[in-house]
Parts: sequence; C-alpha cells; structure tokens
Amino acid sequence: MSTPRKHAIRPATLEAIVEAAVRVLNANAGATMSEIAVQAGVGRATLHRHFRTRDDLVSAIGIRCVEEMNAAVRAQATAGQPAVDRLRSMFRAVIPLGDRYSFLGTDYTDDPKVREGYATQLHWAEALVEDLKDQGDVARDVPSPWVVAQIDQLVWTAWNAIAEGYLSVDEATDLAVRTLTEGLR
Amino acid sequence: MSTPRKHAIRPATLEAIVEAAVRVLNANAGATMSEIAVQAGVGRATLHRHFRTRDDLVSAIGIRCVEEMNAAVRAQATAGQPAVDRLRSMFRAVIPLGDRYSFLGTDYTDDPKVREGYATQLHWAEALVEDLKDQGDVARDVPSPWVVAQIDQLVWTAWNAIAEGYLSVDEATDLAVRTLTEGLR
DNA sequence: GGTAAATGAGACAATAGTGTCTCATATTTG
DNA sequence: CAAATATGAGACACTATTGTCTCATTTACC
Repeated sequence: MSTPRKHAIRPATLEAIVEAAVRVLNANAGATMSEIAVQAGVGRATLHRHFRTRDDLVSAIGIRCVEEMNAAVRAQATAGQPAVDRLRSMFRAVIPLGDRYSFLGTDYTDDPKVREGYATQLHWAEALVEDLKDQGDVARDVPSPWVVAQIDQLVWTAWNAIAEGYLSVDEATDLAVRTLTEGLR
Repeated sequence: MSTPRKHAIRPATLEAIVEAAVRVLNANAGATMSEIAVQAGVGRATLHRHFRTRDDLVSAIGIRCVEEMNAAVRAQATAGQPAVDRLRSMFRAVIPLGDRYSFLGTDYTDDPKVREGYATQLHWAEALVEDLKDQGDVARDVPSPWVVAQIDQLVWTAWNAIAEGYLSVDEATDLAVRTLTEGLR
C-alpha cells in the first residue's frame, strides 16, 4: 500500500525534465513548456502529467535549487573552523552551482518552501558575517546587509568567471574570499 | 520642411510612455503593453502609434537607458584626475541610476545601438581598471574582467542598499570604492 | 474661436501558449 | 512472452497578448 509496485513516473523521465527545466529556465525565465519538453526530450503532455501547471514546475525547480544550495552549504559547514575558512568552504561549495542558482534571483517563485530555504541561507550568511566581524575579517562599521549582498554577488561573479573560462573553481574561490576581505589592491 | 509645424507626438505623451516603460519593465521584464499603457496613463493604441511593436518599445528603452548611463559617466569623467577619484566619480554618477539600469541585464535587447553603448561602457571600464592597476589601487595579478565585473556588481549592490534605505548615495559610493580597493576588513 | 492633429476607447483578427484529452506505441514488470 | 502502464504525438478548447483599425473626443496651434 505504502509503496506502489510500479513507478508513477520513470526516474529517468523525471530526471530529464528537471535537468532540462533547470537549464532552460536559468537561461530564459520566460521559457515555454514546449521548449522545456524539447530540451528534455519528452513530450509536452508528459510535462503536464507530472507537473500539472507551469507554475507547479517552476516551483518544483525553485525548491530543488534552493535545497541543492542548502545541502551544499551544510555539507561544507564544519563547525569550529575559523570564520574565513567557513566563508571559503561556502564559496567553494556554492560557486559551482552558480548556473543553477541564478534562476532564483530572476524568476522569483512565491512558493513558501522556496522562501523558507532562501531565509535559511540568509540567516546562515548573517551568522557567518557576524563571526567574520568578531574575528576582525570584516570591519564592524560595514553594514551587515552590505556584506551579505557582497557575498551573494561574488558567487555569481565567480561562476561567471568560470563559465567564461578565465578562472578555475579554486582560483575563483580564492579571488572571491580575497575580494571580500582584503579587496583587490 | 525640415521642421514639421505640428508635433507628430506630444512631448508629454512620449515622456509619460518612456518613463512608465522604464519603471514597469525594470520591475517586470515580461510586462505587457497594457500594463505599460495603464502606468503611463495613455491608451494602448497610443503606444502602438509611436512604437509599432513591443520590441520597438523595448529597444527604445534600452537605448535610452544605455545613453543615460553613458551621459552620466561622461559628465563626471574629468580627465587628469587620479584613477581612484575617477572610479568614485563614476560610482557617484551611475549608482543613482541603478533602478533604471537593471533592466539591461535581464531583458537583453539585441539592438545594435544598445550593444554599442554597452561596449562603450565596457571599454571605458577596462581603461579605468588599467589605470587603477598602474596606480597600484588594484593588484596586477587580479584578472581585469574580474575587476570590471566587480565594479558592475557594486553599482547594483549599492543601488539596492539605497533602495532598502540603509545607506545614502554618498555612503554607498564610499563603501563601493572601499570594497573594491581595500576590501571590507 | 476655428481648424487640424493627437489621443482614448473599443472592436477586431491573428498568434502563441496553456491545460486537457485520446489513442497508438514503447517500456517495464512479472 | 504477456499484461500493465508510462510515454509520444497530436487534436482540442480556452486564454492572453499583440497589432490594426475606426471613430468620437480632446488638445494644441493659428
């Protein structure tokens, strides 16, 4: 009863849909169901079978992205480390996800789970900034929202640099940390 | 002959349309002609009279924004000043335009004039970065595209900070310069 | 004030996208 | 291999938006 004997959806199909949706929606927030279906290599009807409306699909992708992001951060978050190291770990974990993450900024989904996940990240970042200030890695007179925004932007800039091919993930990570703390001088 | 005796379009109408379009399209890149017309306080038909298609309108706004931006930069660009001062002047001029500018990032217009204006800005920024490096304000080992991207992002972050009300234009300008050169330590 | 032109309002066809449905086909499961 | 079922293809109605047009009204100019 609790476990259906047959799949209601083939894992491969779901995977194809979600991956295509992430890719297509990040490239173009207004992409149509047809475009996504083509990119996923499935029929448009199949999309509607598993995600009744377009909003359902967008929400599902939003949830997926934000959870991915949180999972990546959590996996790297070794408590007890110095704040700068935690900052670096966070950058290292999140930067490679930049292309999947950008979609959250533009195609803002109202889904409560997405909001919640976003809030989680925000709190995490705020706590990190507080620690960075405690350790003297960030000056006390800099408004915390500015630092948080800066961290956010650096993730995106770093991913862009990697996508354009002039930096590796590790180089971009180092540069992001350096930009935030020491500046570029 | 060269000067029509009557206006083909009333200046006030054009102004209302353009301003509304800038505002609405920056808030929502997919806004409809109806929304823009309502916000402009004109009939939808009037929009189509002066901008035959939606693309025409979007392009016109794009051109307007990019020209506004370049004009602001040019007005502040006092040659002979130290590079950091020119950076500060540029931030000071461009940051207040952040809300009108954001639209260029999302709703990318293919219009050649927009591309051209964008390229102009890019070249200007690259030259500035080169000067910053010459003066030792930016380390030589930092890739220039990274610095340019950082400047771009700082404009946006700064405008956001102002919009959220926790910084004044001048404070945001100082913080942007500081973030880029000294970092936040 | 009279005239010419710009505008507002609304009807209209055309297009594009969404969501539903059906049936034939392909795939999995037993 | 056989039965069950997920999928693909396409038709369908419905909606939203675009772009065109007309005509009455308002506005600006002389």
